[in-house]
Formats: sequence, structure tokens, C-alpha cells
Amino acid sequence: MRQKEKITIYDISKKLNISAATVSRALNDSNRVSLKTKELVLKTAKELNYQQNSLALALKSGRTFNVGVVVPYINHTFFASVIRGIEEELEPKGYHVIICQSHENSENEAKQIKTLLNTHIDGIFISVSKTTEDIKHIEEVRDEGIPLIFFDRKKDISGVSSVTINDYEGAFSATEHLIKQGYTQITHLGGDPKLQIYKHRYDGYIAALKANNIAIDESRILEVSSTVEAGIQAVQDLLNSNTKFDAIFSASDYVALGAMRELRSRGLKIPEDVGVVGFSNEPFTKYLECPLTTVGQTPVLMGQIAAQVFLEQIKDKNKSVQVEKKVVLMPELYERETSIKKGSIK
Amino acid sequence: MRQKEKITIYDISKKLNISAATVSRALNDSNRVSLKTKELVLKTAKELNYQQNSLALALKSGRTFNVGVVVPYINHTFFASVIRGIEEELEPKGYHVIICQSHENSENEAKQIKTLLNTHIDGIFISVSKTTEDIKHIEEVRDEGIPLIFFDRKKDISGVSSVTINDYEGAFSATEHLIKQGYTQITHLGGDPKLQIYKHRYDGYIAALKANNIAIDESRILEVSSTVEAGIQAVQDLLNSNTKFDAIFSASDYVALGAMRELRSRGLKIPEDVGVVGFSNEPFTKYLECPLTTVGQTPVLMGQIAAQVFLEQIKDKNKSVQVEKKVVLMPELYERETSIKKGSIK
DNA sequence: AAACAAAATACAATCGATTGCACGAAAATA
DNA sequence: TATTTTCGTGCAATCGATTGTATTTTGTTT
Repeated sequence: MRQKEKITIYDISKKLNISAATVSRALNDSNRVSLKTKELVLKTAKELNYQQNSLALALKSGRTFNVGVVVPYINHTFFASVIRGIEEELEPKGYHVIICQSHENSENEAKQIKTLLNTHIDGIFISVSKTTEDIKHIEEVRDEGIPLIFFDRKKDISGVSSVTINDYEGAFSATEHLIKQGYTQITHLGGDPKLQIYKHRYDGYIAALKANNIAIDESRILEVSSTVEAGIQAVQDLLNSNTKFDAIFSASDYVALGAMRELRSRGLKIPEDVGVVGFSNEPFTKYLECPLTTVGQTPVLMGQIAAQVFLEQIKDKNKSVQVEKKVVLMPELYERETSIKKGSIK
Repeated sequence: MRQKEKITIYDISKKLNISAATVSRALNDSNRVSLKTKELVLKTAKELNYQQNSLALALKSGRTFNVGVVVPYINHTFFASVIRGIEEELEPKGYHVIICQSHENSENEAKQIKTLLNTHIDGIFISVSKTTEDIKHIEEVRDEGIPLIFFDRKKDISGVSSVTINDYEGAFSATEHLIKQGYTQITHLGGDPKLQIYKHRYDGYIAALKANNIAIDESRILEVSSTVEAGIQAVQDLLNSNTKFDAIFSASDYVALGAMRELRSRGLKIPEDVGVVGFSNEPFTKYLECPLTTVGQTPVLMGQIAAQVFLEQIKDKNKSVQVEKKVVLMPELYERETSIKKGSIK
């Protein structure tokens, strides 16, 4: 196990009989070093296979070229895809991405942020946990002057940038799509409105009904958690309470899947008897025998944009006033079979 | 944007009129500092909200408490889940996880490893890309004395630990399961044997047939890429060439799904006419109307074990001889509907 | 009270790179 | 030729913590 000894600027300086300061300047292409010396240093550096020690640089400069990403769980496709986007955008610029999981728990989230700050990251990307209400730990990041970017799940904090999708429009177009297909009694299986995304999806649903002069029926609106089981339960509740409906707009693909299961087991046909639209474009939706119509959120793009926002903030860091940037992406409706009545003309 | 000035041991030393060395020793609970001074320092540190500067420590000690993970793509459920396991195991020990993507490209992989080494990570976890044949960049990690752990996709390199699943057994039990269900003409849709995992799955398939005295028919064995389209194509090829078969064991869930699609569109019933078993337990497999029997790889566990192996190596680092550790996990067969003939007794 | 051992603390170098300031030499100006 | 610029380079401090080696202080022993 031969531990290769690392080459430093001192090794170069000794070999060339010049000072380390000059070596440093030469490597950084300072105009205070003669061309001859520069070339000599560069050549020697290459010969000795010199690699700049990023730790020493980080200690001196305060920049680590590391960024932190905090998400509830990294093995949820959506978050993993956003992270992919961030990584692919930042990697060419020399940044590394550190990942942290909050497990949908506000205290974990706060702790993760704290250790990230102590690791001297250059920026933080975060999608807040469902339980996060106290935002002190997030404000602290801003107050330390560390660039902070929300993605998807944000909180309204002045001075913090965010990249989200337009959940309102996504829900609106999904609902309107159902209406255009001839469905009129559309239920909404929504999520916890404490998360802005679910609130917006609800709003979009309501607005689409209003825009099409369809009365809003509160009994058709249920708040459920994002699981298959909750979807099954929701349809059971609807049917047992004799609520009439001919379509479901769910704020979650999992809930939509559960709903489909229950509808079928009750002998209802999709899309003939009931149309179904989900949200998120989870990978499984397109692999179903009857592929699920759903709203796609372009997560990789979201990550890329978030990374770009970060890079801009870094660049503008010397500027006196940090302007927050709010990017809102347009979701995309994937019209598949669960909402297209056979023989109907779109 | 008030940039909080960080408190250092010098601030504490000034305030207490003692040397920074003593402060450092007090904070590290050295027995060369009097109890009185220790308490005083600890109290003052808390008052001033002192946070140890991890960069300075890293520069001095050479340990960063960062580890790197290199995977083809982080938004593939399997890899994301392994990373989750690694993160959850290492986070309590103070480690941070840096992620890199190779995009299934050997050169990218080498580059990522190089920049990771330059970032002074304390260890590297890697699942090699499909195109990786030259392993110089991996040997370099070992030669630098950086703990290296392969997971799932490994290369045989002396002195490097690995955590894999027993693909052979997984394939064996999957194939035997089909045999027990009464299928005898079992095709294998395998992957590129350059990757050990696919070679082992192939071997397991062959062994199961032999163990059950079933003749091996080369025409029933196809090598395909891991996509739905390839699965469709494979079944078309089999049917067009009039190859007889009553079951499919696929080394990929995606290929299995494609195969199922094509079988159905040709009017063949699953599992009555053809049984199907996949590999990986991709999330979508259980959400299908006819859930797919598949071999699960316990990826989160794999990540946890890999992290444990790493922690052991760190602990043993002072030991003269580094022993490589090879952990092989047992896969789990999820028996679902695509391989269970109705009315059959398991 | 002197002598010595033990305990507590301080000094200074180190990890590797950057950078303000000083200094000498060469070049430009008077 | 004398004086001022310009240019190239070196010195030393700095980033914050650790640690081997003094040095001082305290306590014990005779």
C-alpha cells in the first residue's frame, strides 16, 4: 500500500529554486510573473503531476465547490431526477453534490442543514419536508449569506430563490382535459394543503371547474395521503357515501393507482365509466396496461434550472443586493389511456 | 446580509487569556488540561457558539468525512436506493455523501474518480459502468490507500472489498420456481455477459435447468439490452423463428415488461400460456394489473452493508494489512401473478 | 526550605495555498 | 547620468486546528 506522497507548490518551488508564492502566482496565471517563469512552473507542475490541494484552497478562500441538496428521500424518483439535473449542470463547473435526507421530518432537516453549513458548502438546494413549519433553520442559511434555492416544495421567505412548477396550471389543464373529454362530475383527491404544491393543485382544479361553469361539490373533494391504500380507501368512501362522479383528478399518481384498482374491483370501467388523471408522471404510470394520464413535472430540467440559478447567485455575490429569483416551470400533461374515452375525438 | 463571523479557538483563547493550543486540547478532552480549564473552555465555547472548522481539521488531519459514490445514474431506483442505504448508515457517524454519475461511460467514471480523489474523500463506493473494461483508474484508488467498495457491479481486483447480491442464486431460484410451476421450455433473456451480474444470472439459469434435467436449448437464450423495446423485439424474434417456449426468465424487469406486452398482443395469456419472471423488483412491477414475479435485490440493505464495510476498513486502517471483504447478499424472489398458474398448488 | 517530580500551559511548526507588502533590478523618462 | 517607473520575485502573514517540545506552575518529598 504505497501511499503516494502528494506534490505541493513547495516541491515545485524547491526544484526550481524560486519561492512558493511565485509558483502559486504562476499557476494562477498572474500577470506579476514573467512568461519564462510561468512556462517553467507549468512544465514542472505537469512533470511532477502536481494537483492543487482543494482543502488548503478551501480553507484559504472559503469556497469548497461543494453544494448540499436536502430532500425527503433520495430514492423517490422525482427527487432523484432533480438531483440528477443539479449534478449534471454543476459537475462541469467543478462542483460536487452532497446529498442529505430529511425523512419528511423537520428536525432532521434542520440538523442536516446545520451540518451542511459546518461543512462550508457553497450553496444549498432544498425541497422542504411535509412537516416543516418552523423555518428558522432555513432563514439562518440565508442570514449566513449562503445561496439557498428551493425546488418544488418551497416556503415563502424573502431573499430566497426558488424553482417550482406551476401546479396550479398543471391541475387546471388536467381538470380541463377531463372536462373536454366529456366528464363533468370530477372528484379531486388532494394532499395536505400545508404544502403549497397541494394547495395550488386544489386551486387549479377549482378554477378549471369554475371556468367551465361546473358547480363545485365539496363532497367530491377529499384530502388523502399519497399512497395506493389511501386511493383505494378514497374510492370506497366515495362509493359508500353514494357520491356521484365520473372522473377523478388525483394530486398523486399512487392515489390514482389505488383508485383505479378499487374502481375495477367494483366493476367500473376506466376510462368508460370513470376517467382518471394523476400527478407526477411516476415511472410506473406509463407501464400500466392502461397507462395513466398524468401531469409531468420535468424534474431533471427543474434540477438544471435550480443549478443555473445557483451559479448566477454565486456570480452576483459581490453585488450589494442579492435579488431573489423565482422560476416557475410549466408542467406537461401526458394524455394516456385512463382519460381518453374510446372513439372520442380529442 | 450580515455575514456572521465565525468563532475560532483563537477567539476563545483570547477571551480566556490562554493559548489556542490549550483550547484545542480542552475541546478534545485531552488529559493534559486541568479540569477547571476544560470546563471554562467548554462553557465559553458554548456561549460563543463555537463550531469547529471542518476544513482546517481536514487540512491538518487529511480526513474530510466525505465519501464519494459513483453510479451510472442516480435516478435509477436501484442505485438511488443503495445510496439511500449508504447515506442512512454513514450520516450518524458524521459522514457526508457526494454523488457522481458515470452515465455508463468508462471515461466519465475515471474522471469522476479523479476529481473525487482530489477532493480528498475518505472512501469511494462504486458500481462500475457497463463499458468499463480498463480498470486503471480503480486500481489507482486502491494504490492511494483510499478505501474502495464495489457494490452490485464489481470488477475482480485484489485488495478491494465488494458487496453484491448472489445473482447466480437469484437466477437459479427464479428458474426453479418456473419449473416447479410446471413450465419446462424456459427462455432466458439475458444481458451483456461482460457485466458479471448478467453472466451469473445466465449461469444460475443454466444450472437450474441442469439440476432439473431439462435440456438446454441455445435457441431459447437471447442477449438483449435492458429496455422495454428490446423485450418486445425478443418475443417477436422467438415467435417468428418458431422457437417453442412456455416461460420467460428475464434478467431485466423492463425486458420482461416488453415481453409481456408483445405476448399479450399476440394473444398469449400470462401466466396460462407463458410464465414470466423478471429481475430487480423495479417499483413498477408490483403496480401492474398482473404484478410481475421478480427477483428483489434489497438495494437499501446493500448500501447499508457497503457502508459498514467501509467503516470497518477505516477502523482497521492502521493495521498493516488491509483485508478485502466480499459480502454476498441473498436475493429474494417475489412470487407474483405472472408466474403462478391459476389453480396450481405452490 | 530546598530539590525534584508531575501537572498544566505556552510556543512554534505544520497542513498547502494565497496575497499584501517590500525589495531589487531593469527599463523608461528627464 | 540621475531619477522615476515598471516588472519580477521573495518574505511573511493568513485561513483554523493540531501536536511535539519547551517552559512554567503546582505539589510532593526529604
